[in-house]
Amino acid sequence: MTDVPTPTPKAPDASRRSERSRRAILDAALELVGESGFAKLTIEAIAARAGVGKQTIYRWWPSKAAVLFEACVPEGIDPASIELPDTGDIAADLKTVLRATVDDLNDARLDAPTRALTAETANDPELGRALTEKVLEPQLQAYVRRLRAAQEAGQVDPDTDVRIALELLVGPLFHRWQTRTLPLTHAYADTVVDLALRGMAPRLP
Amino acid sequence: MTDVPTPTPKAPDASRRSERSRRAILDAALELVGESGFAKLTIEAIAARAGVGKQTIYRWWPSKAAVLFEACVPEGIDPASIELPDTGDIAADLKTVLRATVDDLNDARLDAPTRALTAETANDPELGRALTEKVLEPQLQAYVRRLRAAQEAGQVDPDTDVRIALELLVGPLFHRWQTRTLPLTHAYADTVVDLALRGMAPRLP
DNA sequence: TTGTCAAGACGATACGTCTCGCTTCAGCGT
DNA sequence: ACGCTGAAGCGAGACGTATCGTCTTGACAA
Repeated sequence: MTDVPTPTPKAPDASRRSERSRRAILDAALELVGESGFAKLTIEAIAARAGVGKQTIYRWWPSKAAVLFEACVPEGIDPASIELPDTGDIAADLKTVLRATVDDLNDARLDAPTRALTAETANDPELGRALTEKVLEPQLQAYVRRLRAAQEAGQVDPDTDVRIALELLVGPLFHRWQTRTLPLTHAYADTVVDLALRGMAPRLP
Repeated sequence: MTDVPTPTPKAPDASRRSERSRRAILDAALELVGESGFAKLTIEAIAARAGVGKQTIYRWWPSKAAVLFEACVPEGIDPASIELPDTGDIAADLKTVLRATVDDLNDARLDAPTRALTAETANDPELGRALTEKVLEPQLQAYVRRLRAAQEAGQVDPDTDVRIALELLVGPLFHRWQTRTLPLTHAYADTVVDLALRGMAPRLP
């Protein structure tokens, strides 16, 4: 037996792929999900809007969620390049970041696709893993690094598990966004930071 | 014009409704979502499994999500009856409750329908509101009452916004469950309680 | 008599696959 | 250098299947 270069039966030649079609598909998907929501987002509609054959979509993406994922997440981002600000004041830095997160979550243009992708992870664990690995976890690791720095600066109790502490910060924001129970505001972000930071404050001697 | 009792064009006579069919439909929906997931859950499959005409489902429910919702949430629960334990030790009580929540979220039987309903709220805001109002908010209000009692007992800083403090408790659990980043354990619940409770501890002087 | 019920026919979509020519591009011989 | 040629992606859309939500029928119960 020879070591054929095609372990999988299907192996489209990526070098001959049309970048023009790829972009048209991604743009069409984003447009449609913004206009009519994820429910009205169909492969056929994307193909029609993009001026593209359906097969071109099925050839390169396993699902419409995967299309939307690629449309939302630019490929060339270096996970290690994500860095939280470090002015030396952990409270101020966290408020800056969480306020920006609040603004993103309130951005109408990002809302529909983000909600759609999040929802799809319930039915599509593979998508969930990709989303976590490529988007979520790199950001959480940036929190871990920033909190470690704060620990070394004596602003955070060295015994606290920063991986859990970070979830005290992002968990509440995510919860409000997901459940739409109460509005997401800068004031809310500030209060969350204050409460969480008091929880991991250095112990008194 | 007469004040007809039917503001909506469609007004099925609820008094003549078949309870037998209703139960069969709800049971079938729960069975199917457990067996094959929400993706394979179709109105036709529910009707077939329940031995019921499709029209009987369409007559009484607006969507399959509404069917699943009613199947999961028994009607006759009094929101005010939900009460957190109060042994006088707020830390112990919260750990008891959050550990139970962890167990619920890890329960395979509840996992599929709960994830499906949560996901559907992205496309169906009406369902989201119903879920929040009937299930989520009553539980959150129980947290509010328990935390208020802790404030009066001097175990929690009286200036803390307990509505936000509660989100420091449930937000992280919900976040881990939703993103599947790390396992949901009792130890995790305990650490979250400890951190959050330190954040709202009474000021020293 | 009236309205729900089970059963299923019906047209409308969207699915995912397949088949058409058309275009592009790498490899090759001349 | 030049052009032939086969392979692969491309736009377009036909095809059969599945599910949708509506509609019709006859049985049955209040």
